Amino acid sequence: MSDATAQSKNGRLRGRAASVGLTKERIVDVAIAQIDEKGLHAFSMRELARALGVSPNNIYWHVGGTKEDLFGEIAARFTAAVSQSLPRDKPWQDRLRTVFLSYRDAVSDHANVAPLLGAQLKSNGVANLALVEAVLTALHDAGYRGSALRDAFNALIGGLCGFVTMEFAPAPDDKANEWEALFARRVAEIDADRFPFTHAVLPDFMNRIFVLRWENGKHVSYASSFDFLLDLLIEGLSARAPRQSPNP
Amino acid sequence: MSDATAQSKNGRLRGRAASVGLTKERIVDVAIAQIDEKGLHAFSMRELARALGVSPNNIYWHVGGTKEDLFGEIAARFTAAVSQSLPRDKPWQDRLRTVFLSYRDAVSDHANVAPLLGAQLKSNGVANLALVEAVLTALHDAGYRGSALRDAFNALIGGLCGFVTMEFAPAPDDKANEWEALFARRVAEIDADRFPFTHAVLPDFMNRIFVLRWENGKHVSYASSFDFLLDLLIEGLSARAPRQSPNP
DNA sequence: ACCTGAACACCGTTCAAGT
DNA sequence: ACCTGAACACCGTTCAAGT
Repeated sequence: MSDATAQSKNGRLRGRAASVGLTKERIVDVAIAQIDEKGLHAFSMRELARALGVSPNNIYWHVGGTKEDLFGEIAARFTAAVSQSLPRDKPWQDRLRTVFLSYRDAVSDHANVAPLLGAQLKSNGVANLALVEAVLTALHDAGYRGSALRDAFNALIGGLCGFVTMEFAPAPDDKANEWEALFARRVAEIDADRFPFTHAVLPDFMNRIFVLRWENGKHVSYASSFDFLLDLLIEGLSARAPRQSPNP
Repeated sequence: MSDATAQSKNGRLRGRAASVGLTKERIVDVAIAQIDEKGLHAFSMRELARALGVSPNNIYWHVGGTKEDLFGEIAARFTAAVSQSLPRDKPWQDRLRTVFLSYRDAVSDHANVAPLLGAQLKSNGVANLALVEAVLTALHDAGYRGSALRDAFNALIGGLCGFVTMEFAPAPDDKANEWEALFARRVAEIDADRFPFTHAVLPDFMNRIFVLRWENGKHVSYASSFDFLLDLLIEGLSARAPRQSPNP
C-alpha cells in the first residue's frame, strides 16, 4: 500500500521521514480526479492537499508558487495526450480530422476541466508542440503559406477548441433542477409574435442547442454538430486552398 | 451628484434613509467596470460592494442569492446588446455576418468578461432570444431544416462564440513579463528535428497564433482570422445548403 | 531537496435585525 | 421592499522553520 521509501523524480531514494514522495504527476492525477468529481468551482488547493495527505505548501513547492501554475500543468497533461497517435502518411484532411477528434475525446473524458483548456492562457507551452506541428504541416500540405496559414491555423484551433469549450461549459452547481424549472417556465412564455421561428422549433431543440439549454455536452451529445463543423472547415479549406505555391 | 431621493425600479419614490436606490442596472454597470479594470480573477462581491458603497447583502438581494446569478446578469447584458441592429431584409449570409461581427465587437469592448459568456452556462435565457431567432431564420432561409438546422446552428454558435472566448482568454495576472521571458526561452529551445515546421515559422507566428502566445486578443488582433473563419463557415453553409425544401 | 505549522489578509454566503 | 452588521466556514499564499 505505502512504501517505506519512495523514488523521487530525480531518481534518488530518500527516507520516508524526510520525504513523502510527492510527485508533480501524482498531484495532477489527484487534481483532475477532484475536478472530475466535484467540478472546477468546488476545487481548492487546501482540499487537494487534504486528499493527498500533505501540506498545501508541499504542492506549491512541486508545481510552482500558484494555483494558476497547477492549472497550467493540468492543461499540459491534456495536450500531451492528444500528441499521441498522430498519423503521418495520410492526406492532410484526414490528419486534421484525427487531431481534432482526439482533442475532443480527451476533453470529454474529463469535461469539468474544459474551462482550463479554452478559457485561460497559462500553459507550459511545450507539450502542445506536437499538436501545433501536426496542424501547421497539414495546412502547409494543403498549400497555405504566410498570413493565410496563420488565419487558417487560428480559425481551426479557435473554432474547434472553442466549440469544445462551450460544449462543456459548466452549469450552475447548486440547484440545477430549480434553474431548469425556471428556464422551462420562461420558454413557455416566449412571445410567438416576436420570436415566431424560435417558438416553433423549441419543442425539438430545447436543451439541445447552444443558447437554449440547461445541460452541457456531458449530458447531451453535441457530437454530430462538432462533426458538421469539422467537415465544414475542412471542405472550406480545401475549396480555398491556394494552388501549388511557387515559394515553399 | 447624489439625489436626496432615488427612483427605485418599480417606479416609487422613497426616502434616502430607507433606501440607497441600488439598482440591478447599476450593479451590473459597476461590476463590468471592475472586471474591465482588474480582471475577472480579482473581482469579488465584497469589493464590488465597497465600490458601490453598499453592504454585500444588498447586492445579493437585487441579483439573487449568489455570485453566479450576478454573472448571469452580466452575460445577459451582452447578448442584449447584440440584439440591437439586426437587419431583416438582406440575404441570409449578410445577416449571419452582421450578427457574429457585432457579437465579437460587444465582447472585445470588455474582453475581461469573455470567460463569462463562453465558459459558463448560467444566463437568464431570455435576452438571447433575438440572437437565436436571427440565426435560426437565416439558416432556415438557407434551406436548413430539422437536425441539419440544429447542427448548423450549433456549429455557428459553438465555432464563432467559442473562437471569441479563446481569443480573449485571460493571461496569467501576476507577472506577465516573467512568463513571457520563460516562454521565449522555451521557444528558443524548440527541437528543430522533432518540430521542423513549427521551428521554421516561429519567427513569424510567435505570439500571433493560438497556442504559441503569451498575450490575448486584447493586445494582438485576431480580426483577420475571425473573418476568415466566418467566411469559411458561411461559404460552407451555402455550398451544403439543401435545395428548395418541400416541407417548410 | 523536500516538507510542515502557523499566520495574514482575504473570500462567499447566511442569519437576525432594522426601517 | 430595501438595507445593514456580525458571524461562519472557508480560501490562496507567504514566512520561518525543520530534516
